[in-house]
Amino acid sequence: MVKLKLPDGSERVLEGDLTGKDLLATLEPALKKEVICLSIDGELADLGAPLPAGTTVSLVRRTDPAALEVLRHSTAHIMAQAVKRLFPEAKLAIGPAIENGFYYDFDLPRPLTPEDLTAIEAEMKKIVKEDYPFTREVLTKEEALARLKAEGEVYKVELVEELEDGTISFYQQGEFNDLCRGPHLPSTRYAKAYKLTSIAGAYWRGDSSRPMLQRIYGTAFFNREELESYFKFLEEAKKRDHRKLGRELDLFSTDEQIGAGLILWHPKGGRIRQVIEDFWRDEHVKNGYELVYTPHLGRSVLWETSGHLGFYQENMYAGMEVEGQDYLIKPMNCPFHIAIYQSRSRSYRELPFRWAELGTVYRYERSGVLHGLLRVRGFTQDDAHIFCRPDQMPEEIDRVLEFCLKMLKAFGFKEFKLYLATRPEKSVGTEERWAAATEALRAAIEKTGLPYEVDEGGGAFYGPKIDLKIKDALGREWQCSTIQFDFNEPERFDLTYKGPDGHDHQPYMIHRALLGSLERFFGILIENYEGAFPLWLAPVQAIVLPVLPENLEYAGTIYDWLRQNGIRAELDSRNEKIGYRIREAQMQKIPYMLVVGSKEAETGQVAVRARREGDLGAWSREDLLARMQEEIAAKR
RNA sequence: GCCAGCGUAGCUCAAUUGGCAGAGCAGCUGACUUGUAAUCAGCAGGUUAUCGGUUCAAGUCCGAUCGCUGGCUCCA
Repeated sequence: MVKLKLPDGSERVLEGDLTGKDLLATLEPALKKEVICLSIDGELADLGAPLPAGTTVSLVRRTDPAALEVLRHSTAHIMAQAVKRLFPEAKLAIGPAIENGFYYDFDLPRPLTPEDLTAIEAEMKKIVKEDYPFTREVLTKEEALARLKAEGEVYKVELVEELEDGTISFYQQGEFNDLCRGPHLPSTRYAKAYKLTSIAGAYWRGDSSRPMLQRIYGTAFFNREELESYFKFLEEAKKRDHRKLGRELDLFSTDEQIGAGLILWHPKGGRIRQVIEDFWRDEHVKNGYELVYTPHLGRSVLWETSGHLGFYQENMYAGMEVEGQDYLIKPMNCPFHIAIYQSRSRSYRELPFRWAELGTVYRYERSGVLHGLLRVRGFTQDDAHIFCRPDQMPEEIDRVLEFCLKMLKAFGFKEFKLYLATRPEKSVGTEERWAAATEALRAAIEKTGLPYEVDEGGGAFYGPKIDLKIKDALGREWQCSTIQFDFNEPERFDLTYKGPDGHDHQPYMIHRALLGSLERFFGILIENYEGAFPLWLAPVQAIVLPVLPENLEYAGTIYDWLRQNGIRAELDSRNEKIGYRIREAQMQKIPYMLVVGSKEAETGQVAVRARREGDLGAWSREDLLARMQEEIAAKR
């Protein structure tokens, strides 16, 4: 007896020795067409799978996310079959479904070219048309190894050697056979909309000491429309690329002579940064932080004490010698904040300390990982360290998390996802401290009511942490904020405070960054807003456009008046047609264009054109200023 | 760092098989006197990323360096 759960919530009981195919036969045709595979007691299985008695079976339809994964995984197999046809000597590695598609890694006799992708796609089309069913067979470990060794599939052999006997399945479609857990599509015909997207190198098992394989990426959907809208999404993302917008809007640049991953903030980018920094400082002071400033270098003995020379050295720049002493450029701010703590003895009455700094750090990132503003070698963290007593710790965590959300919301982010990372195997700190800190983090997260995941063992060796991800206008996730406990440095620096009992106690130390780094956050903001910053952030908030040179004098009074009222205004007095100057201002994404001609000069008004709404007609300057100030205050 | 690709004027891109480095936009000069997304004309702009090599001849072929792009965890 098998229980079948239908999508509408109803259940049917089926008798006898059944497979998925028998079950399918009992369904109405419209539903039957939708089914891709099955879920037997929550485990995905092929449509042809036998149904053990006493199980509950549900249908996985095209619209289910699991179905898309199956489709992509099967498409990866179809691609591998095509590659094998074109390169019989190809060795197979792995080929899973991933977030936006799939890949398959191959060991090939020569590097692939983009033309090869076209040829592989053409071969895939044939395979789909030939409509091979995917059939499953289960082999013993011995049989599996014998088969793969005979085929020379060295990577698959390695995979099988790590598997347990009795769990080893192979899938066959046409002449192609591959080790695979499954499940798969009923047949190759189901793969209707796919595209190979790129070729990349990838180490076998991600290990740089192992062979470099060739990875082919692709994506697949159940229909053409979805495939096309995915490529539209990619185009949309390309339009928002902060590297492109950064150049077009004159926000930032890099320079070969200066070096990779080192950012030059141009005046317009600088204005935005200043607004962000001013807001950040004000909010920190309001929220009980004090601002500190620390140097860019410190003696190597500092980094020995902190432990960075042990666990972080590969990310630090080589030191320099000054008067016989070794100095290193800071990759983190924490040892300096600790030094402030240690500048005198501390009492339990003084705690907590919340010390914040926009601290510029330098980290050696491998050249291949650098990316615009998002991954750089020199950046400014919006860093802070909290030193507190154990009894204060839960409240401090609450406050940080609440503050963090408030800060991110001010920049227009509305969707958040939290990740709680717990104790890894190799770690320092007492069991009690880990448990108390992890509990405080969990409790703070739960108070927010936001969705979260627990990353078991994903914490740093020195403490548990919360990572917070934001969703941007395109639905992409970015990680900015992090809240981390540190049990390592208080120990290494022997941080203490005098307790009410007259004894020394170790404070809790919490690292936290809300925006992450100003560079990275700026990059995310550019992409989120597509360069069209809300008024409070816009580098140029208003541009005054005299219609004729004879209107220049009046335009100048408007311009001065705006600046005196704290508006970042510019005056475009160039001898160009008004349409031309409006076009330029529009392309520079300036929120307000103020057209002033003889009519306005007579009435003392301005003709307002808003970036998004267009021509708003004549406004008195007071009304305009009120509108702008309201918009700035609301951070819209 | 490794794999693959790329680097021509400020930007976007041309330049037959190796055979005189070009266009549009931006810039500058001048004319036009302009009312809500591009007025017209002229001028200037380059050691083809850098260094070396092959060749009668290199933007093009070879090597090195620098920089840029995509990828290198997501378990058959």
